[in-house]
Amino acid sequence: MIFHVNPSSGSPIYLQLMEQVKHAIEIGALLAGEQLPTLRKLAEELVINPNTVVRAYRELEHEGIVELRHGAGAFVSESAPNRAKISLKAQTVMQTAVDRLSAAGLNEKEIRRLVESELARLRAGDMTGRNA
Amino acid sequence: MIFHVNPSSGSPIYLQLMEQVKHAIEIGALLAGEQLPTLRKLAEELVINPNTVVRAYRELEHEGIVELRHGAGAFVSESAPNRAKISLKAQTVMQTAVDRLSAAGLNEKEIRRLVESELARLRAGDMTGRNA
DNA sequence: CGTACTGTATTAACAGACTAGTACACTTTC
DNA sequence: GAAAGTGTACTAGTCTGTTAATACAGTACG
Repeated sequence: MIFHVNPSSGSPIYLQLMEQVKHAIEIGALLAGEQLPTLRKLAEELVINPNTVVRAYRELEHEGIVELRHGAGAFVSESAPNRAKISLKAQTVMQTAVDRLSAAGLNEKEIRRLVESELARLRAGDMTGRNA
Repeated sequence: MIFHVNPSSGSPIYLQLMEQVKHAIEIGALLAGEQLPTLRKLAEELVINPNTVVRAYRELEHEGIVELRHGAGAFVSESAPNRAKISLKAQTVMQTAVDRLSAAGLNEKEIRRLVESELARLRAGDMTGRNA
């Protein structure tokens, strides 16, 4: 199981790592129940801080993809393949939207803004329309 | 022309203001060529810093929605209604995606991450698939 | 012209996200 | 039960985005 991240890629390292793990599960390189690399080992291999690996693992745990056992290690959750598949589908949904918007001439900033607007709308009551 | 913003809404004030202006143009409350409120006047009315209004106006100018004339004022661009309509359509695209993802159980963080992943993919070469 | 109004530019204060450093607590193995 | 290995918790530094404070430059109008 070889991971690789790019600290100067613009996107956060912990996020890149999360994607890598999900991808590995999707293609079957990581199986349910299997143990993941330990924090320090992976951190050393990627030449990053162990806390960055922790961040990735912890968020993956929150998504139900991995399971952290204190003192024992990090393991691929039993439901991981299913969740990873859902995650992949979600990715497709967003990819379609972003592609359409990008094709319409919107830049990164504008796309990010649209997302924030929609999230804010959800956070509020969500009245779908634009007439308060 | 009455605008209103909420400084503790979570989303940036200048962004809220941009939406308001676009909305006003979409519904015809602001017509092409019409003069917008001056920086200081609007800032005073909304009880925010003039620079925040500047930020909104300047970005709207970058999107071709408004036109800033040094010493004269801010005006609704001739192409504004058309651009505002495109902007509205883009909003619908993103709204659909976000709604679907939200319905699938994803929270704000996860949705934001998906966007960043997709933007990063665009920024790179965009190979659509997941197999580099 | 000159006054009062416009937008412009530069700098700083503040908050949040990301990463790093260091010490702690639990499991496994012998 | 002790040592080595695991994840956990807390703190601090750095960077970026947002807002604010203040001084500058152009335009309109008498």
